[in-house]
Amino acid sequence: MGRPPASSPSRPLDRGLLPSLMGYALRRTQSAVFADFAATFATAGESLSPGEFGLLVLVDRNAGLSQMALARALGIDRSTLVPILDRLQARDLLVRRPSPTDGRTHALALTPAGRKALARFSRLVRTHEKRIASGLSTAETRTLIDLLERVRASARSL
Amino acid sequence: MGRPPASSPSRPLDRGLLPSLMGYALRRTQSAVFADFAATFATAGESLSPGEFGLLVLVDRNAGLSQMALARALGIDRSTLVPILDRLQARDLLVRRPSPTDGRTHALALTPAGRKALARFSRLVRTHEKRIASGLSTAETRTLIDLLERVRASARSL
DNA sequence: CGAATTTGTTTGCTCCCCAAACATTCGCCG
DNA sequence: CGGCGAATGTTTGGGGAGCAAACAAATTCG
Repeated sequence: MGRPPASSPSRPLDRGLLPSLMGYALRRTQSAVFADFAATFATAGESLSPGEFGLLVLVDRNAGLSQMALARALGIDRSTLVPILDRLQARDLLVRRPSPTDGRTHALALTPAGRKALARFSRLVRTHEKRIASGLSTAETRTLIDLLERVRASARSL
Repeated sequence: MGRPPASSPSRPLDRGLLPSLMGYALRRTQSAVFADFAATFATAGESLSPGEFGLLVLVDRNAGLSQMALARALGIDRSTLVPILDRLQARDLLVRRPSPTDGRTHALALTPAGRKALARFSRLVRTHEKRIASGLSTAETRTLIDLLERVRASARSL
């Protein structure tokens, strides 16, 4: 019964029920897509994470956003956001301005350099997206995004 | 032009091109699914990460595996694996036995307690998978996994 | 046998995430 | 209008995931 215990070099492993699990496929694909994202930027001499890109887009499209509002939109704690903004601000992509209306909050905004960089980043993201979707038709790509959103809606946050 | 600067509490943000990006949907869904996984286990009084579950399945199905082979299968560095195995071993789920044939490697195996725990964990994972797939037909679930695998194949690892 | 390679480990570094505590500021209510 | 509770940003402390480089022990190959 069964096979002799693994010994030959790099025989494909038995993954059991793993391949039938949606969560498993999700995790592996996410990891590969993340690596492709990083490689795309590294090749172009740029450095940015997917999360940072999303953050920059949000700030660009919602000028004057507060850190709390941004943290909520990103689904992370406000304390997690602090060092991320520190880094982006140190790279002169973004500024924390005092809000004119509320002394507690900061009004986040891209710097001119940040807007220029975001334009470059967006081109790289398009290249990256095109490659990871290269095995899919446009209809399949839409289907995939739609299915992912529906799965997200079914997952309980607590 | 445009809209007045964001001020009302929690007006839905402008996400720009983000919703059309596959990488964005992937990241958000992954995060929600991860949270659901953790919540499912926490509710049952168990504690395990998706990565740890995958690791346990792999060790269960491939007795005598070495750490290098396992790291390769998981797509992580061998040094990353060390503290993970330490933790699982401290919980008495898994053991590092000396390999009878190669003094450099460890033969990984589940403990009896590990096998019992994995059976419990597998039931919880099934519950979790059922919930996150509850908005999809079985055909759609298969389609989703298939599309994810094809995307993974298109992402370059470098 | 001796040199090169493999394996597991340690150390050091970066990043992401949360919880709790804190000072500042706002907003409400008496 | 004055005080008190709530919100905001920050700091600190903790944990986990990940990589690279260096190292000792063991194997393999010349």
